[in-house]
Amino acid sequence: MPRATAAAAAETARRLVEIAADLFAERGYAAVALDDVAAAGGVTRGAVYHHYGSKAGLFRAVTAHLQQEVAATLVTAAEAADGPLDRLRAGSHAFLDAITEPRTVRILLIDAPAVIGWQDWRELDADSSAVHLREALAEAGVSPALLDALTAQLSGAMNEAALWLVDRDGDPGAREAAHRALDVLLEAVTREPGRQ
Amino acid sequence: MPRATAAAAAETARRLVEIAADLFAERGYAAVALDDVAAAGGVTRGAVYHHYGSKAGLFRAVTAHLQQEVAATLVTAAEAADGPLDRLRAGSHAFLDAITEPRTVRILLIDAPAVIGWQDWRELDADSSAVHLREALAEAGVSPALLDALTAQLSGAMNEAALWLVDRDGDPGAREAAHRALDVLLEAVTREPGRQ
DNA sequence: CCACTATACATACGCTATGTATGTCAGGAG
DNA sequence: CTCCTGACATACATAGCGTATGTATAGTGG
Repeated sequence: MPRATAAAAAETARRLVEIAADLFAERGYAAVALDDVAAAGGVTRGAVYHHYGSKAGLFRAVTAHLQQEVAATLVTAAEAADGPLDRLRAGSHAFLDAITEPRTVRILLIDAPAVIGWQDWRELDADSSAVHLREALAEAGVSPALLDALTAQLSGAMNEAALWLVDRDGDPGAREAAHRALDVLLEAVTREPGRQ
Repeated sequence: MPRATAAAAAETARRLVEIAADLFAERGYAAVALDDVAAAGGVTRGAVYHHYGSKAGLFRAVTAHLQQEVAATLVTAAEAADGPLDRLRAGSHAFLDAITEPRTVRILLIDAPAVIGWQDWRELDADSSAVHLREALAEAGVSPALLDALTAQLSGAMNEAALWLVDRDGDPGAREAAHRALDVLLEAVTREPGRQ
């Protein structure tokens, strides 16, 4: 059945991303064949290549989609808090909770840097999540000289916390510990020597 | 030329790991064909499969090799310092410097989690580098409840710092900033509420 | 309303690279 | 000296990506 309406085409593209996200999360990027994605979507690989150009292109679309979901959650939580320090804390904890889904973690934190390259991944992350962390740190008074370095390191700490948590598979004690440990690191920021 | 002496065979295995490390670091895991590794080593793929069983097996050997190198540097530096806090700091900074080689970073921090799986990677890291961080944190007085979580998060912070640094490609100002930011986070540990 | 073009796929094909099965030759234990 | 096993080489099967090509319809200009 060739050529559907424009809306149907957009729906096909959207559906493929959704299906691909599930498969990539379950089996990992390398173990997923585009045939699987296409078949699950009721189309052939031709459709996938038409919409996304390559396997990596499809994965990139999945990555961007998930990043946006996480970022949206983060922003909502941060907006609810008031005061720079509280926004930093609320945003960080919300990020940790939002990204701690096995599906998201596997794709965003494990496969993405290898598949689309660390630099590109960093850029996507910087545009969606890390900007907010950077901004919150700046408003919390972190000195400009350390702003980028601290943003990167805290981002890395939270990402690793998410992986650590998923590995402990929903153990509530672990989640509690992760959040308290994160608080310890965030507390440090408020004591940074050069802060203003 | 079939069948060399046992020593020659061990040398072949060692050489393949060395060559593979270079190629994986340059092009990334996916873009390296075993034919390239074998050819550069003066053997055929048969030799690679004989010694390492699979492409992932070879990569795993490379990973373990590099981990050990980093760990050795780390331990040497930590032993030179005295006092728990100083050992923590010395070890952490040494780790950051040791792992900040483009070759090491690409393999250990970007490809390894995706190729050999995060759990296996974590285990390798825990056995080589993270143990020492955990031990140093414990001696620095971190409460047992937060020990594992803080180890993971600080480890993640340092890994991301390394990626961030390599991306800035040897900019001395960036290196300085990374180390100072790391000090800020390490300082936090000494103020952890439950510490003893 | 009608030709026409670009879109949204499907189909067919080539190529690369992994893994495996099989062959081969020499070192070393007995 | 013999035999077996280790250290490879060679040959083959197969999966999966990408690309080239085909095709029918949805939109669009006249």
